[in-house]
Amino acid sequence: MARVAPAQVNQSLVNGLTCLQELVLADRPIGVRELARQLDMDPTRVSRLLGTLSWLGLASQDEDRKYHPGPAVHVLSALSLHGSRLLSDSLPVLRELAAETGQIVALGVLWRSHVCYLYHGKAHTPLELAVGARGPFPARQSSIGRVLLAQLTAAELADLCAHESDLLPPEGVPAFYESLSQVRERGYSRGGIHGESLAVAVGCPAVAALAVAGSIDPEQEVQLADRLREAAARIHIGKSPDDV
Amino acid sequence: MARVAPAQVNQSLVNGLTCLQELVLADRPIGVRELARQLDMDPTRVSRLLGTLSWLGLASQDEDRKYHPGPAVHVLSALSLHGSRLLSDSLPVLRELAAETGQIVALGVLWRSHVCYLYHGKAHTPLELAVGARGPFPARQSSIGRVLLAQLTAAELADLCAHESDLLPPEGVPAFYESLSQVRERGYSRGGIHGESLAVAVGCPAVAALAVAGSIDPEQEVQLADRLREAAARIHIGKSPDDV
DNA sequence: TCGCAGTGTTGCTATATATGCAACACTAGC
DNA sequence: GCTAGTGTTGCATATATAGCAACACTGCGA
Repeated sequence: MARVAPAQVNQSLVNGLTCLQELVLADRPIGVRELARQLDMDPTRVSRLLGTLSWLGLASQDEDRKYHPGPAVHVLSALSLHGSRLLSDSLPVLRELAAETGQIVALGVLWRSHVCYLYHGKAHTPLELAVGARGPFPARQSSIGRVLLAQLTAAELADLCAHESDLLPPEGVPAFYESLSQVRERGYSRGGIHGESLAVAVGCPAVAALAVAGSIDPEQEVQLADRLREAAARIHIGKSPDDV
Repeated sequence: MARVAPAQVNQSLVNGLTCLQELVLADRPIGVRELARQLDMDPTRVSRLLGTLSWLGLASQDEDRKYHPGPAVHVLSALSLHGSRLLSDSLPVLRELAAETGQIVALGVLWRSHVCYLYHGKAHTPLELAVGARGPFPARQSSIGRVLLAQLTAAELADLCAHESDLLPPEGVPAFYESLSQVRERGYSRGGIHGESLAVAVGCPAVAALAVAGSIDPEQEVQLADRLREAAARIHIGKSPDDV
C-alpha cells in the first residue's frame, strides 16, 4: 500500500481533498475554524478551499455560514460509485451471505481512524438502510477496522497512529500492535463492543473488509472465517471492464 | 444553480478534481496526454495532478503507464454515498415505482454533457446491475439529461454548450433551446433513442432527475409525469440529519 | 535493426498563485 | 454594549506550481 511520491506532490489538491472528505463525513454542518482546528490547518486556507469547493458545488453554506455537502456531491457519488464498482460487484455476495447466516453483513473501508460502510444490513434490511446510511465507526473497535489495520506495514501503522490519536487504544500501543499481529496470523479479526463481529480482508492488497455481526458461536468461528474468506474471494476489485 | 465565485478560487483544486472526475468515468485506462487533450490542459500539469492523485491512492497506473481509478476511490465512494444520501433516500421510491410501472426506472445526475446514473433498472433487476453499473450517457439524448438541462438558466446553458461541444445537437442550437423551453413548460421531458423514456426533475433546485423508460402509452404520458413528480417529491435532498 | 511517433516523467527555473496577516463584517450570549 | 467567537477579504510576498526541454520507454513500420 506504500506509494512512491511523485516528483512534485500538488499540496493544494491534497489539502482540498482532505477538506472535502472531512466535510462529506461530518454529521452536521461544520465551520471554517472548526474544520481548520480538526485538520490543524490555517483558517484562511480552509476558508479558501471550502470556497472553491462551494464554487464547484461540492460544498454549500447554511444560514449560520457553516459548510455542508453541496449538490455536486450527488454527482460525485454517482461518479465514484461507477468508478469503484465495489458496491455493485459485492452486492450479490453480501445479500447471499446475509441470507445464509441470518446475521448482519457489512462491507467497509478504512478511512483514517474510522471505518466507512458501503453496506451494513441483514438479508431483509431495506436497501435504503443498508447502503450509505451509516456514518463512520471507530476502526479500533470494529472487526473491519482491525483486519484492515492488520494489513498495514509497521511504518504505515505508525504513521497513521501518529496522525490519528483516537486510534490509540486504552490498553496501550504495544498491546495494540500485538493484537493486530494476532489478527494477521489468524487471517480474521473480532470486533464490535462485545466482540460480536468477525471480519476478513477483501482484495489483494486489501481495499475493504467483509464482516458478519450478530451472535457468533465461538466454536464456529474458524468455519465462519473460512466462509467469509471464500465470499471475499468472489468480490472482484478494480478489474478492467474486459473481465466482465 | 449559479454560484458566487469566492474571492480566490484555488485553481489547482479545480484542475485536480476535474482530472479525478474524468478518470473515474473513463471506461478504460487513460494516458496523461490523452487526458490532457480531452481537458485542453498542459500534459505536464496533468501528469503532476495524476501523480498526486496516485499518491493519494485515487489513481493507479497499469503496465502501459496509463491511469485508472485507484483503491482510494472505494473510500471515496463510501464517503460520498454517505454524504450525499441521495441513493439511500431514493431507493424505496425507485423500487416501488419500478414495481408499479413494470418498466425501467432510473435516477441520474447531470455531469458535463452526460448523465450519470445512480440507479437504472426494473423491479427485479439485480441490485448489482442497477446500482453504479452503467456508464455516462449523452445528456441530450436522455430524458434525464434534457429535463436537467431545462432547469439551467440561459447563461448556464450557454456556458455549458461552450465547453461541451458534444452537447450541441444536429438540429441546431435554436431548436435545441426551443425544445428545452418546451420541457420547462410541460414540466417533464421525453428522451431515449426513440423517445421511450420520460423524466422529471428531483429537488428544488434540481440536483437529479427521475425517469421511467420502456413502453410509454402516449395517452398516459401526462398521467405518468404526474406520478413521477409525486414520486420525486418524496425524495429528500440534502436534509440535515435532524429531519430523519 | 533503426527511426519515428507516440508515450509518461523529471529537473530546473520563472512566475503566477496560494498563503497568511490583519482588518472587517457578522452573530450570539452575557 | 462588550466580548468571543465566527467567515471573508485585500494585500503583499513567499513559494508552490507550471511549463520548457530533455530523457526514458514502447510499439510500429520500413
